[in-house]
Amino acid sequence: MTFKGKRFNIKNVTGYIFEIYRKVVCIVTIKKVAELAGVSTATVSRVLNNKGNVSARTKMIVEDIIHEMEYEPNDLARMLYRGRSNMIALLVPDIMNPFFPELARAVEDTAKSEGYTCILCNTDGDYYKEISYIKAITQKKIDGVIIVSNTITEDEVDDINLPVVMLDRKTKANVNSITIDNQAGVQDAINFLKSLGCKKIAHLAGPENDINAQVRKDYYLKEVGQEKWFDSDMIAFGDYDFDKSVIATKKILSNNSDIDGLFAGNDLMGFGALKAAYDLRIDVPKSLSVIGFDGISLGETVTPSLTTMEQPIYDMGMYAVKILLDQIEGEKVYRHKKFFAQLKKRESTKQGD
Amino acid sequence: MTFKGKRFNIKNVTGYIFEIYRKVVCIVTIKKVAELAGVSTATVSRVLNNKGNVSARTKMIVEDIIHEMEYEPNDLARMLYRGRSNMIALLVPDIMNPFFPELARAVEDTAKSEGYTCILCNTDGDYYKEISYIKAITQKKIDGVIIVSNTITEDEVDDINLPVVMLDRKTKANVNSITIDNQAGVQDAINFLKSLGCKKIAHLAGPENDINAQVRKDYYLKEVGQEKWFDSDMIAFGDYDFDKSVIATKKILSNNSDIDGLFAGNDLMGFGALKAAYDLRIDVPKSLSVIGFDGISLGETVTPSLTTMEQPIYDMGMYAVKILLDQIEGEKVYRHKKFFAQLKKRESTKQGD
DNA sequence: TTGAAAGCGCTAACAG
DNA sequence: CTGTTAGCGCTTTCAA
Repeated sequence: MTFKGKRFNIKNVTGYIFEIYRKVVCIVTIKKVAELAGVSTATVSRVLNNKGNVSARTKMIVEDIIHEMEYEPNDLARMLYRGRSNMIALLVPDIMNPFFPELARAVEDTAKSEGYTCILCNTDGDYYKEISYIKAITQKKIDGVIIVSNTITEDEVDDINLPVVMLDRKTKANVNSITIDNQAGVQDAINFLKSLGCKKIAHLAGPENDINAQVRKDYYLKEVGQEKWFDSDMIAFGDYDFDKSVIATKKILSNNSDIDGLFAGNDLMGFGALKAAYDLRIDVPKSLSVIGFDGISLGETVTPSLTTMEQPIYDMGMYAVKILLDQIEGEKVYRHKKFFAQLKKRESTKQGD
Repeated sequence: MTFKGKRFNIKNVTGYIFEIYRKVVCIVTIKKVAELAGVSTATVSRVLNNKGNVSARTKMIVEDIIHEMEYEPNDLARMLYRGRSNMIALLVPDIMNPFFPELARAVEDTAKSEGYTCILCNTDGDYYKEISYIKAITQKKIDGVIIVSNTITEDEVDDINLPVVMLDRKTKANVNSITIDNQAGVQDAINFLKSLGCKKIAHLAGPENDINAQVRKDYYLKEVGQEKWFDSDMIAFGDYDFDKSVIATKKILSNNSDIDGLFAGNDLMGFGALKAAYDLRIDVPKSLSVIGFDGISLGETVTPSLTTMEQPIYDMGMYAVKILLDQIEGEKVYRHKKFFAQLKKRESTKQGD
């Protein structure tokens, strides 16, 4: 027998009928499968979940129908029944900030490998967006959320009715957190510059309202505040912004031609510093050594490539998901994991030994 | 009356009791709200959705309870009833590729503003990951999907049972698509280099299995294939990868010292070309003009900043969502929108007039 | 081994 | 104006 140029045996014909049925009736539910298989929905469910006892014969029949009908269970119904969605959300200020794609990738990878789907939310560090996202997330019965935020208050975090991991931010003891050791990182950065022979080290700082930025600036101060050469002119504000960093660096370098080291509070500002030096025809690293903080992969592509204190971004994201899932699955203990940044020598600093 | 150091009036006490109730009973459902308000769930639902007739008095009572109990409707239940989730998915090869964060941002922004939530999926261009994501998406009753992919076949796209927009890829007439005009873009790039006086223009091409990469290479060939100076040595493969591009560019430049123009198939490869030139002490743009393709924002931060054919990435993402939502809401016509890349002059090409 | 039935939390006909 | 009821598609007792 042939039809539409295809050969059909009995089996094929059955398949074809099912196909028509599927296309016309459109939504194949467990009920329809059950009907066609001549069993109850309970049995189909048992086959579906490989749970409970089903005779080999029945199982085969059901599986056949499932296959023929290309039946796929409706996850919404399952979620509703279970009261869980197997989804987690990631709240970041802005995925366009080069720090976050790597984090997002880690989170998504890890989530997927554990059977979870990942929702991406850009908050712009805007308080109202954060709140509105958290509300939406709660209503959607998202199972947990990883938050990167400087704006959200501890009380608000406390109020969130689902498992939370705060990233890059110290929190109360009853909220999970993942942080980077800024103190050690900054010390290492400054000491490295000093070991290179830098005699006057400036700092390009992030926004005043950003906690990490403040902390890094403070540790910079702690390291160099006592030095004879130090004065408050040594600090410029790049606000985590490339353009602002270019301008700020130009200003500080023009006013202090003897600056021979620069520690940027993040890599993007480091890029700005490199650009400023280039524009001013200052040779990096010969006359000026620049070190950043973050370790974004683009640091390798700029010229000269940017030496930096590299955060284990991927690991941080991965670990955040791990902690979150543990909480979702019922773990009661809150965890606070601290990661360490590691010196990544590249071209923007003088070559030491 | 005071309790736990707080002052309470009758109203507060009620609130406090509700709070305890909420914390203990944990899940506040429409049923509980109805009970407490002394009405039926139907009425609560009507208040919730501002639909149907409810007396002002009843409405107030219900709203009060909702507020006191901090009741938030369970979206899963709503979704199940409606058969829709108000979520869309974005499938990209890898969010760490700097082209995609901007796209993701546009998609997420637009989706959010239309009341949709956005799911992020990294496929690595891997066929099986794509299929598995699409299956998961279908089961989750995600309403639609935007796909960036070179690997997925047309038949597979055809088989997807929900609205689809393909990005950066020509498709059958019955699938929505958003593309960039590669022909015009490449012509503009090459013509611009020629207008600068470049006499020998090389090309850094993307992977052989990437359609856009191939098309760009073909149009490059069309533009310069007839030139006396041209031979197949003028094409190097950077495979959309920074490191490979550095190596490939070094090789091609070493073998052909008279190359004075280079067209990279994307910006990341452009970065590689700049790095190669820097390492070889070739002055960009004086001895070599480099132009990329994409217009990623990082192009501004490298040194020298990269001239490029800028795609309206954000607009493309926005438009993709618009088309997708139209389809979701029942639009029957398939749309094929072509965008144009625009020359963005920066420092990596000689300054023309 | 299997089916009937209740229910996850919500919405919307349909009556009253 | 409001309540009753059925049902979205699935899972899981509880009986048979």
